[in-house]
Amino acid sequence: MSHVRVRIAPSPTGAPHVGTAYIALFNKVFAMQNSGKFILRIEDTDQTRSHPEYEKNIFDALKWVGLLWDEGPDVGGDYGPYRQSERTETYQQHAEKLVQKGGAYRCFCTPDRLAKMRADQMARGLSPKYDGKCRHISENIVAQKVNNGEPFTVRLKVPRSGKCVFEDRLRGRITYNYKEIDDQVLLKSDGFPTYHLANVVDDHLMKISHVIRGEEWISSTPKHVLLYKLFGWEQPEFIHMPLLLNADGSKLSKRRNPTSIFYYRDAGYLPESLLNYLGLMGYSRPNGEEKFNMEQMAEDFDIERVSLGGSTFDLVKLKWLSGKYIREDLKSDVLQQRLNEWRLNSEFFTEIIACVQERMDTLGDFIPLCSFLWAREVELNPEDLIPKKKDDKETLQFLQTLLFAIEETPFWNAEVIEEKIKEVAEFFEWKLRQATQPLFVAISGKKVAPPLFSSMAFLGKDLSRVRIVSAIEALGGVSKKKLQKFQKAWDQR
RNA sequence: GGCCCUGUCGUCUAGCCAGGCCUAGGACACAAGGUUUUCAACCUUGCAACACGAGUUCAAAUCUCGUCAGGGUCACCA
Repeated sequence: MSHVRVRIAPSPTGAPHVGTAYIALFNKVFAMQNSGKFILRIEDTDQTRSHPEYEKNIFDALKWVGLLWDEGPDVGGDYGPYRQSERTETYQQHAEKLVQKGGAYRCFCTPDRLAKMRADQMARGLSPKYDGKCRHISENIVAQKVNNGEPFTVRLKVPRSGKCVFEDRLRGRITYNYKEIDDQVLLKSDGFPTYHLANVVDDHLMKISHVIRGEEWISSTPKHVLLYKLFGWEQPEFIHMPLLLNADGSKLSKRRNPTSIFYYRDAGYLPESLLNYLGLMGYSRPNGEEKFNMEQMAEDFDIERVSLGGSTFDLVKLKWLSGKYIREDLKSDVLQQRLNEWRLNSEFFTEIIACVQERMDTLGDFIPLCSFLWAREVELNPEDLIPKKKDDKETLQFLQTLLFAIEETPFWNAEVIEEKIKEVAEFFEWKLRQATQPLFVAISGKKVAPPLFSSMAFLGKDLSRVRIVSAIEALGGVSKKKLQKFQKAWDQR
């Protein structure tokens, strides 16, 4: 195998996901085993959702679990830039090339028309698909429209018949009929590429040899294969990993599970145990060992041993593994050091002490007052969550809406938290006091605690989110239908 | 709904490709016992699965087909 080059390509649009670390791990181990290179590429082509803060989070999260990359936006490499927003010209040139070759075409349809078309198709029981209106516009008209400054997208011209066949290393031959595949937008009207174009162009330019990614990409692989063909490029080997699942069997989601890597860091799981656990998902070492690090995994790694059913992400087993590492691998002085590095240090105490001081009578009050800040989880009494003159249903919606609100910003500090809570309180026409009560209890498990905003800031966004989710569960949880209803209400504020 | 992927204990998995060694092995969880000043840890034991139905074969968890079930995906998101 010559020059194995693999990559992970996360998009900086939210909290760094454990699924990213999972896929990164298998890529990394595959590279290690083949003395190849492991590349980090930032897919920030969605200008509305991407944020530099989230990019930094990806770096920090991957470093924390110990997944280091050979090439990337921060460390450089021979195939940069590694940030897609810095490569727009490349994509535009390639899109143009494709148009000239007849493999793609400019589309002038407005989002409005597309939405109507889709709604119409749905109403008639058809699956939504671009109708090909702009597929055959004459060159003159296209030139005219472009000259007039009409916004356009570039769409992939998918053959109307024939089959697309590709090999997946783990699943064998997969076949799709071209007629089932939509004329995907490759270049958006803002000039940025969609995933499909950017991904194929970059993988080729960066000489990626193996595409190891999640199973959810299988259905868009035909589009990628078509692109390789149209460009006349050799395609990489495709390896689709099984998905990480919620307990109900659906794709791992933050509504049902803590999915942010930072949650695991802040809740005090050992990074080596998280990485090890991820290695257990869909994989087993030939010797059956369950406790191993990346180097050991790479020693006898065999991609063919990956099992194909999705794996339920089981916090209970992860907790056991973390405990195993703490007990077996850390001498007490090292453990003390690890606790220090975590959040049991004077820097953090300094932040907190001023907040707690007013509530202390004796020094012995300090730890009991703020122990929740160093706890993986807190116990709470569901009744304490409900403010006076409100009921459980209102509280439920309030907490859920707050969850939506905090997702709207990539930042997390006392000011932002206060702002968001006030925003939601106003929306519900609740007094601030009523709004903070359920949060106090959700966050601390108690009615008496240091100031809420600082506490939440200190806890971190991910731990705070999970505690609010737990509080919602304690109140009976929210159905998918209700969730959508709540989201809609909030969005229309 | 169309298309695609998948289907071994509650959960993660071994075994499947090269059918017999499988009255299906390990781990988590759970239960019982042991050890221990308590708890945890640790040790021992137990509980528990080849989705279903046909076919091929002397023999099928393993090969073939069908059924069912679950998931993924159908955006100017990745």
